[in-house]
Amino acid sequence: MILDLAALQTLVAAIDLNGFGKAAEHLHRTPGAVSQQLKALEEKVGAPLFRKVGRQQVPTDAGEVLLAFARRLLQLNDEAALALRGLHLDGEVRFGMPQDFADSGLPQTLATFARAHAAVRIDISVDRSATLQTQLARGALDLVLAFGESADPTPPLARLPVRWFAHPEFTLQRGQPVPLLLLGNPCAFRQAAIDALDKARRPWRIALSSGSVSAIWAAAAAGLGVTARADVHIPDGLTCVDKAFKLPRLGNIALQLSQNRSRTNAAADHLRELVQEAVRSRLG
DNA sequence: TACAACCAATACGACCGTGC
DNA sequence: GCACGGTCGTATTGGTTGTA
Repeated sequence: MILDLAALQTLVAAIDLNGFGKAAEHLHRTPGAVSQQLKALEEKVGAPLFRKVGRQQVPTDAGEVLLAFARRLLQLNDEAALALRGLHLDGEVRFGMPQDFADSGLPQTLATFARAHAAVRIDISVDRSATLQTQLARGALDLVLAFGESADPTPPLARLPVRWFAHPEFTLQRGQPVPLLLLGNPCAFRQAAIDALDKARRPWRIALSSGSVSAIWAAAAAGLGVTARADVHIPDGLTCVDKAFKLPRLGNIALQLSQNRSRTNAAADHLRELVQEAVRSRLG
């Protein structure tokens, strides 16, 4: 029995995204195609992979077992493709990213790169976007994923909507200044939040100003106020409160993948492609 | 090498079951 | 009753294989 990688990819998407429809959207296929692909996979493995619970399709024991193997097979597939695309790479890549992406699936992508190119040394910096851009400009980093506009002439990787987030039980009384949980200056999210509130003539106060995104999330989880972030990796227990408190729209923020062009670095070129694919795949 | 036959994957529309 | 999510049947498309 040879398992079809495309079908395994569909299986992983259907389970991770909690539905055939969402998997279809993610894979740019129709729900019918996903349904038929998974049915064919069930016939091939000779066991049901999903069972219906109400309107939902949940994985059976066989589905869970196959899911674990599917992840490993897809991971191996990615590593094989990656290794073939960049044979004989060596040297070092100094890569910087904001906390939001360090908490998402990006470290997994970096680990895949490291396994596929054992001769390449990867140094990773997790810091604020403004700091990372400065380090890139100084030549201290080779590749930087950061929020906000940069000097890099290449178009942004994406433009992400910025939203307000808070604990579901956080309340905001009418007329009360909006307690803001923000990173210190310079920060594009901080500026967007303050500008939007000023424009809407909503009173606000800084309830917490920190250099750490983790501190912002902790304060939000404790119900100390609201924060403005892009919907990249929102911790469990926090929710979007744009509508609940009728907060002003925050617009979009650029996500830039910038590279140090002053030195030739094939490994950085290669990692850039991989990060680009991973981020685009994650953001849909 | 060109062409026909076959097969698998996919899209689309109709329909069904479930939850609100 | 309506919306949503999934299944089924059919048509289409693209790739593969066999044959002249």
